[in-house]
Amino acid sequence: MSYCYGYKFMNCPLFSGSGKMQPHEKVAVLKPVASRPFSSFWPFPKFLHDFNATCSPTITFPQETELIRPKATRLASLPGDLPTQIAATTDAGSDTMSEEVEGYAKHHTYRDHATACQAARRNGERSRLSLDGYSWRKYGQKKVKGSEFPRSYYKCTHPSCPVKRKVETTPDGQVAEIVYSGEHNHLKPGKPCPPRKPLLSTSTDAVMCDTHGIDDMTPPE
DNA sequence: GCGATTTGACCCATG
DNA sequence: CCATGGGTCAAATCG
Repeated sequence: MSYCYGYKFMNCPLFSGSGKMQPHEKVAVLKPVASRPFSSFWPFPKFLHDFNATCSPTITFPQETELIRPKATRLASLPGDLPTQIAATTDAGSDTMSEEVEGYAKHHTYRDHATACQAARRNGERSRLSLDGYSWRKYGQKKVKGSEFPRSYYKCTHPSCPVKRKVETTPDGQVAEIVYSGEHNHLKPGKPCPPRKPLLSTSTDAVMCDTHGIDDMTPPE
């Protein structure tokens, strides 16, 4: 499975609709391309290794989505809880996040994930952090024309932080597309990033770190 | 009681 | 001006 990372701006096709973003806003796009192995429950362990290596803030688990369900019957075990478990692990300073994730991929089901997450919550671990290290609150979901998947809208929960992200997910919980907009005006709530690789590196890692536009992308005051 | 999520309604940009 | 569609709001609901 391959992903592409980078900036997209106001004139990109993704915003051919009624984009309310400011033209200067940078948009980071994380999108699976070409083949998408839907049959794989957890398709990108390497992705997570990359994350561990680069502390990329742009990664979100494919399970970071909500199930379509009746309004009155909330499910206790949701894939949407999964990233919080992983994030909690990261936030706790674990250096073995990837191993844990791969372990889950090999041996656990959605319900197992959610159960573990709930246990993590009970243990008082941070619950709203995504793999990108920031905390997000969902504020909307729409079925977008031209897209076969519903799009979810998230805001960074940090006070006064303008960053939003849109996540399109497949029915089986895979991420079809993630679009970040704006720049965080605060540091990640999780552990600090290790020293970044040079921006001009040919690897995607550098782009990934740069993509999200955190501290080192914020113009000096 | 609090905070997060859901989801229909609303706003607004675009053609 | 109107229709359409994307983005956001906010009440209801849940954990």
